[in-house]
Amino acid sequence: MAYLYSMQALIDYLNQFGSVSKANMDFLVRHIEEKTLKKGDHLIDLGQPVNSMYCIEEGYVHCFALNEEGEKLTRRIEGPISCWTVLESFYDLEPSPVECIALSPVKYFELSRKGYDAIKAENEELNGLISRITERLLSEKLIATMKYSSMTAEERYLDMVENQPDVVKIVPVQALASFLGISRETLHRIRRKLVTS
Amino acid sequence: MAYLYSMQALIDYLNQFGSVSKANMDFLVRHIEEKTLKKGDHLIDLGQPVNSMYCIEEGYVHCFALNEEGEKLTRRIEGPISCWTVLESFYDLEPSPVECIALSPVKYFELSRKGYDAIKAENEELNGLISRITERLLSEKLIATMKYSSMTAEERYLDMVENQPDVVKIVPVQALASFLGISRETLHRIRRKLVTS
DNA sequence: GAAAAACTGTGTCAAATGACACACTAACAC
DNA sequence: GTGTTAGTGTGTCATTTGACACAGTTTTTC
Repeated sequence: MAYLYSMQALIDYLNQFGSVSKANMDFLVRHIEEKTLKKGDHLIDLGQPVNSMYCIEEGYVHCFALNEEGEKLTRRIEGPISCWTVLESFYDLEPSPVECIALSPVKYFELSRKGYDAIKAENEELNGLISRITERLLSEKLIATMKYSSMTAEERYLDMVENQPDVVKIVPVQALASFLGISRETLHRIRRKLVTS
Repeated sequence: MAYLYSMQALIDYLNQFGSVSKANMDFLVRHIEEKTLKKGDHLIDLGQPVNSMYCIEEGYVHCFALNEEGEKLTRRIEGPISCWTVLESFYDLEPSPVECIALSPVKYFELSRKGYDAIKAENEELNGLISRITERLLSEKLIATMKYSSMTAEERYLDMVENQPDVVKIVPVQALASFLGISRETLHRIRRKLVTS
């Protein structure tokens, strides 16, 4: 069984977390769907339960909540290549507190909860792989989030320019400012200062 | 085999995450040590690798990094009853970026990395229990951290008054302010405003 | 391609914050 | 106890930030 080129990229990504037999990888991959979004398409709707995990292959999605005034509060910006979901909805079966919309054309992989459960139940090797992936992704995300929360907005912006330059280029200034926890005017001041210095 | 009363509390806590056989729980408990700290004692030293997980039974510990000026930047305040460790050090075997000191007399449980590995390797039921605990604690902490990072300092303070009143009472104002990401003067202004309103 | 909508750049101003200063109190060591 | 150190309450002031306003630009829609 040969894979599409793109599926092979996903397999390489998953193998980082510990290799598994070809048969097990085939079993896993059979539960994953490859899908696309056009710019502006909704990946996750507000208030709907999130029953899948995602892995973006190309493009970016913008996840945000809405405050009382209807302004978008950016919660996350996801791009290639990492696995993620809306934790509080996926784990606790609650309605999603956020809406996720494609900022550009997007290619992504989707693993439904049913597939996720089937893989974990299939055998020990797959269950171990899924556990390792979950633990690693959760701990990395937690470390990154805690690190970010102890930085100023300017430091966080510089970190993004350094480590995620594509995100800074593609994401609207308003969404980026909201992600950094500051107003768009303040982000503008930071950028102006950096340009002139 | 009967347990000390305090050990029984830990077992009850662990059983929340899915029950296991008596034999397995005995095996697990044999790897856990109960220890104490006096006020001011160091639980974790700056720059040392963290090779244990902890579960505070009584009292509070203050975990902080130091900035260039030598000021304490509070990273976490841990009290009863939850399991935790310094993730970035425990998982990646790196020197601890934080120092942890008892704010009061403390009783706690300690599970060394050796014990942790032995429990995971012992059998399927114990491995599954540890995985479930790890995933749940990581995801809850991540959800809480992300929720906190989208709140103002005042909202975070009110949340603590509501949900962790003991922490607010016991922890020095400076440490609390640092934990909330504001100066002690600003925390004082918030408190003054709340008292008079 | 014209109109509408969304987004961006920038100035002004009021509010919030941090830095500093200093008096006061509590905790600790001897 | 007494002196020393760490921590707290509070006022002043300069800086930073967010809110608002509005003109210019880009993107979308029909």
